[in-house]
Amino acid sequence: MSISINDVARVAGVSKSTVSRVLGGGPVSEEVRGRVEVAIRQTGYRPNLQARRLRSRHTGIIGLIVADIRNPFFTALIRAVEEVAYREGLRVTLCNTDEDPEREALYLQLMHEERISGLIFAPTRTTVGRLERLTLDFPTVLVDRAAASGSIDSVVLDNPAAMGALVEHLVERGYRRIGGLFGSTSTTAAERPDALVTSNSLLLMGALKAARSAGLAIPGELALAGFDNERWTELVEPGITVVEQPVEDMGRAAMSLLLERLRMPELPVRRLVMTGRCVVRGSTAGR
Amino acid sequence: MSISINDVARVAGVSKSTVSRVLGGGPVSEEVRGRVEVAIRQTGYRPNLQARRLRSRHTGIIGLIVADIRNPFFTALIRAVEEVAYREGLRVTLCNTDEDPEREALYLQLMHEERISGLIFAPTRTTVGRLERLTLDFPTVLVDRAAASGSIDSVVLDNPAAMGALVEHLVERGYRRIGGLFGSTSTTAAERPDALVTSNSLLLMGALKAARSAGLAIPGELALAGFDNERWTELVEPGITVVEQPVEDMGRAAMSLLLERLRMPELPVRRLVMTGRCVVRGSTAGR
DNA sequence: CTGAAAGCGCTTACAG
DNA sequence: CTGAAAGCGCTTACAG
Repeated sequence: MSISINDVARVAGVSKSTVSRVLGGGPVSEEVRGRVEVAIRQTGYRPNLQARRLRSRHTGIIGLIVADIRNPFFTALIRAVEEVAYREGLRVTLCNTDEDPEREALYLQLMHEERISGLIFAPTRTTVGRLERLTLDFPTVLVDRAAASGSIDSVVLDNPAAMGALVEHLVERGYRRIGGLFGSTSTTAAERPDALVTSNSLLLMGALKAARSAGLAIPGELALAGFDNERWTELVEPGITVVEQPVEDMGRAAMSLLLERLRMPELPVRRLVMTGRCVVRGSTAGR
Repeated sequence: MSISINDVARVAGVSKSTVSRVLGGGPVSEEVRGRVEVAIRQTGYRPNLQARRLRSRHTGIIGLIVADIRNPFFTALIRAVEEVAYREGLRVTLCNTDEDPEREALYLQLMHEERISGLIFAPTRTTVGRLERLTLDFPTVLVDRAAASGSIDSVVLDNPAAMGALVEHLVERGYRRIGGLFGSTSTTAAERPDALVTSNSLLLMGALKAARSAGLAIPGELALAGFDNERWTELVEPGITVVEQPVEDMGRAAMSLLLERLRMPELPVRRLVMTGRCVVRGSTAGR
């Protein structure tokens, strides 16, 4: 059916061990190497990765589990991770949990069944509190969401600092009742705030839309601020004040931590904390 | 090292063939099935997918190659494909070519090395013209981009119709010099158009930004219209006229075509053409 | 219904 | 530098 290493061996007149060696860059005489390479081209041989992974006992697959693929933050993260993996000759298998802990649990199972070499993991909000109780069967780097006292490598934004800066800015501009929108756990429902802070750009957009249809003047009746400097935040009127996260850096850093961990399993646990950048726009100009 | 089917067999006091049968839902007596299931739980056994795939000669992996992961259209597509795959017990391996034909070629190679069961493929602009010359070693469904006279299953939007509707609408509103922005091949550079149509939401956003910094009044001096009803298009001032594509439907349809093809390889080539919906907003209100 | 044997396509010691 | 042998963890005919 499919062309195997045996076919190449036969055509080249060598053993399959030798073919395997030229494929893997082992010690082979120039003359033999040439013959094998010709045979590979002639036969159109492509290695079967399943077989290679089974035998060599490492898959070179990086698992990437994100909590919401519609969130541009995660899209950018995926892109950065994929970029690095591509350069390193690693494959990445992507899973989107959509904030569903059950799907997440299933995907973690699957990652084990795939025998992935390592995992980059943005857990659901539910899971982030019970990370310590999780048994991960492979080197893992948490990203974006990670409890403070962790035993797992992580790269996160200094969220308290960023939130603090945002709130401080709002107070300075005269806002006093500041509400928060953080996914499922919003703290603001009945509180009639005069300023709203959201934890991602999807919520920010939702808040803007709601404020508009409620006929609230921004920033006069309601200030708006949030996370992620998406391009639309500067195209709407007024522009929205946001914290910009170095997402791509975070993705690359996560891959670096993971690759180091793979090479040196005994490394101490590392936690990379990045800082956001406040971009002040009209949406928080004052009452 | 890792727990294998042999360990389970030993604990349950049966052969590994029998363990394999309970795993695969083969004919096994209730009593034996029970013993094996207990053994699986005791040992914490998880099958090794690489081995299973190698032996069974089908991987159950769906390749998904997209041209630009930053484009929300593709994000939505990924999400829909992943959703269906998840339900069907299939894995999806995602590749982002970033419109680079070289990366694309490499990824197609890799897909073959992975021995994927099928591919959902949104080719780069460069490749879309030479699709016929490509040798795909697996059932493939083209999506979003596909030449008209294809020998490969595809699901596309009726682009000519959508573009036509957009242009007709613009003409009706009094615009006469209509330019197009279609990725690398824009046709409008030196033409000083009074209306601009773009082929995706990323270009649309770029055009809006450029128009603003050039100080052009929309829709008075320049009309703007494009593809994909992203939420920001109704939040900017004026709202942007767009064609809404049924992206998620397209993703699900692509998976359906692929699954059918896997089950019935001899099916004739099918081409699914979807229609867009024009959403008229202020950006094309007239001169 | 159950087990022993063969084999998927590779890599990796082990000899020479 | 090269080859023969063993084996990664499974599934799948083949007997019984």
